[in-house]
Amino acid sequence: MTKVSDRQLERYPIYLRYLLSIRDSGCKSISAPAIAKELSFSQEQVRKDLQVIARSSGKPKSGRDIDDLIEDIKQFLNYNRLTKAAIAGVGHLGKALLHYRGFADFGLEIVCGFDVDNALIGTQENGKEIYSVYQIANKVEELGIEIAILAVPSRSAQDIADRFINAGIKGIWNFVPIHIKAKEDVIVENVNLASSFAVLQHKLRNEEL
Amino acid sequence: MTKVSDRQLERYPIYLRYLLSIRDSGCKSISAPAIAKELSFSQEQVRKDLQVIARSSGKPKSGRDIDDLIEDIKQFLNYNRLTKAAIAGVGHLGKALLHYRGFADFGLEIVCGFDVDNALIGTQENGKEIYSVYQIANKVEELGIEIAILAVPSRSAQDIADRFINAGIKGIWNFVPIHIKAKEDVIVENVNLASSFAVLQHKLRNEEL
DNA sequence: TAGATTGTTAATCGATTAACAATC
DNA sequence: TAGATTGTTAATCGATTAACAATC
Repeated sequence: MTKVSDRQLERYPIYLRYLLSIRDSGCKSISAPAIAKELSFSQEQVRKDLQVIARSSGKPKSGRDIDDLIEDIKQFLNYNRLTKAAIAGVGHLGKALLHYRGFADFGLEIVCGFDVDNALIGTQENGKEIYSVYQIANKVEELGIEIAILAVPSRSAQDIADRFINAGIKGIWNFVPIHIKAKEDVIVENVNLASSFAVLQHKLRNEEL
Repeated sequence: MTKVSDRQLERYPIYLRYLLSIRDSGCKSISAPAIAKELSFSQEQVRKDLQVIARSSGKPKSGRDIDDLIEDIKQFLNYNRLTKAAIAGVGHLGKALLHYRGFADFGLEIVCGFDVDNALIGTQENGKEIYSVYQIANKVEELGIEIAILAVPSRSAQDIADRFINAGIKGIWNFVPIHIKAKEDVIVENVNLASSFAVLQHKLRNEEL
């Protein structure tokens, strides 16, 4: 299969979201240049991105079939398969993630939460049970959790990550601004607000020049 | 000044966080290869990144002074200057952002929130007043808000963004999975969970091959 | 001194952009 | 047919990696 870069991967959910919205408006087909214009990408990039994942080919003049495209992107992104995940750290961010409805769209099911706080353990958040971090090993196995979503304080992040790694987790979605060390067969993907903000701030300050 | 890519910019907060943690442990200086090993970057990349922002030069054998490096990165990232921001959309995510303590570290001050819900308007969250979205124009001016942090439902994201843009906002930090259209002098930086998850999921599924 | 690390220049790698013939 | 859009190949651009002399 053609290799797909991370940056390219990041664009597919954006295409998908846009295609779904125009399908709702009754559109049947769309061209790469039209998508490019709407999403502020280059038309060449859109063309190339879509070619990689599309099974049917586009038609000159009219473009591509929207239904086909949506199905192909979903297939490519594994949205049709359900992946089970757990939230570690039920603070403000953890709670927000436990309530986030968008996850269902991309085949991610949050099955439970973990915390160290006795006041939280045994309670539910959005219908999801909160367990003690000491139960991580048991619950990962019992519930078939594949992904750990880290939203704990920085100081305990590596420790909690290790518990999941030892429990046989496959991937860690890390919202903590710390570099998590893991065996190479455990995938770690970071969401770092400081990094994102650094880009925004830098552009803001340099535009002023 | 040397041009710095987005990817490179994203790494500086990671360096900074690590340097702060080892300074706490009493370290005085550190070498590029040591940082690289700890953060899983290549040593060449770390060396080059640090050269771009460092004012003093490193010393062969011992490396660079940690205090200097920390100060230089903070300076480069504008962490010493306070930037005022407001949260639009006080749902679960908006509340989490209103409570997030880390922002202060990078010079970001959340001054207030905006929502459409009358039950929220006039209340406070973490000591920050929640105003009606109809007050955006007034409050942006009155409070000197430079950045709008979008955490509203997708369907209203562009509308709310437009209100901030018309109010003269400089940047939008967009947590909504929608492409926001803005004048080119308004900087838009996206935090897209679906994109981040797509990368994780893809690596997860391809590792299994 | 010897060795680790620096700064800097060159080589490689990969992604994006441009070009263009093919086609509905 | 004419024109827009496709698929594909080549050119450009930029970032990362490698190489190496200088130096504490």
